[in-house]
Amino acid sequence: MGRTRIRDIRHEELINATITAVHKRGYAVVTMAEIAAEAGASAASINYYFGSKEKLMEATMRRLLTLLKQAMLERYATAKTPHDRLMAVLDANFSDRLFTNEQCSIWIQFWANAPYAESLQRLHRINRSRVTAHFRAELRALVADDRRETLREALQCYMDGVWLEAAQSDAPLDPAQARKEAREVADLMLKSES
Amino acid sequence: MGRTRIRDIRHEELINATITAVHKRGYAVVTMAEIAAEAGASAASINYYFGSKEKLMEATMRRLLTLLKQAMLERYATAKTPHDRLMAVLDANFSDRLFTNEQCSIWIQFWANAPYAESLQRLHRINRSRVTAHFRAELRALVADDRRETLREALQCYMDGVWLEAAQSDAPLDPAQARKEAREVADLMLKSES
DNA sequence: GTCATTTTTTTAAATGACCATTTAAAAATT
DNA sequence: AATTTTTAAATGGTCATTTAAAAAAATGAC
Repeated sequence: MGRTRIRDIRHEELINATITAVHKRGYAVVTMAEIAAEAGASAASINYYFGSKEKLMEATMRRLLTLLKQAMLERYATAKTPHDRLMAVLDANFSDRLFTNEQCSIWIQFWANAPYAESLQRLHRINRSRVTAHFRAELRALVADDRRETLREALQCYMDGVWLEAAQSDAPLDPAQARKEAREVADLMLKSES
Repeated sequence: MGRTRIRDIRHEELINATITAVHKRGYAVVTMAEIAAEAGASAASINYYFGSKEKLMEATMRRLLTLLKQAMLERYATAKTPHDRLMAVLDANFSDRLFTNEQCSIWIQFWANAPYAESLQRLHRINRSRVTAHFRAELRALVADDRRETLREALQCYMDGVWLEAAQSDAPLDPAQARKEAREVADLMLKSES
């Protein structure tokens, strides 16, 4: 038997509702009732499934991290060269699935609140370390030792900065365009090496 | 005569207290009472001087923008070449006065909440436009037309990303080091031009 | 300079909302 | 009948803002 399927369904529904509600109202002011309404449920049911508002937020952030990890692994599977794999990291960050107004918005808000919530901070650090490690690994074959860290940090901060800017825009984002620009930036930086 | 000096003094004290309190507790949860305590005053006096919590936050953000503007103008005064002026913009962003844990922290939080408060959004857009304009003006003499916008966006997003990362760190920041790295990144990008 | 008066500044306490979480019971499912 | 899921309503607390009064500072006539 499938075990309690209902539990998984509600988890998914409520996390999606959280993403939408936080995007609409802001992390600072969104209420349990608003999130519940977004999912067509009651505030009490959120506590039934997640225990507390904080745990719901943690689960939501974990979901976002999982999506990013998946997007990265998908693209890694087909990438052959270090250059391809570097681009895979960039493409993953700006994939159609992730680079949306809703997700950029909520991502920045979790980010801003990470220093004040142990659980969010932990997740944020894990994620950043993973991206850093990927960049370092691929740049090893592409860039001389003395420039590698400068280039890595530049690229990583650039990606973060693009998300930050995207979170401010209310016009729909264009992931394909973002990928193109990211590649241009990366190639611009790599070119000064060869 | 100096007009009501007391008013100016309290404004300054309360804005400084806001910066400290928001850094310590987080924009999402900081209370009027906490901010007041930080300034050795009462919550009621904040409303006496600012009218509301929202207006206090707006005034605080406006103060941060003024500091950035000043830092930029100071450095512009002595810069002679386009390259010097480009570096002046970078140095201003990472000046000793601005690139501190407290200010990076509060800056990111205002940023994250800008989409949900008309007044913050306005200020944020004005600031971003100003930085964009400066970058464009100086890059005109340094970079070919077809690459200029890519380079500008890369640099600007890089700066934002560095602030974002800095806001997560609890170790004291090193503005001099940040300036050095920013210059390296900028030169790396410019080098691929010549 | 001093003292009464007016104005400005300050805050303790009251007010009125709002909200996360719990509880207890109902509804749905097994 | 037993178990799981759902929610209306109760609970307990927090907080921004207002109010009313006190304290402090400024004013100005003597």
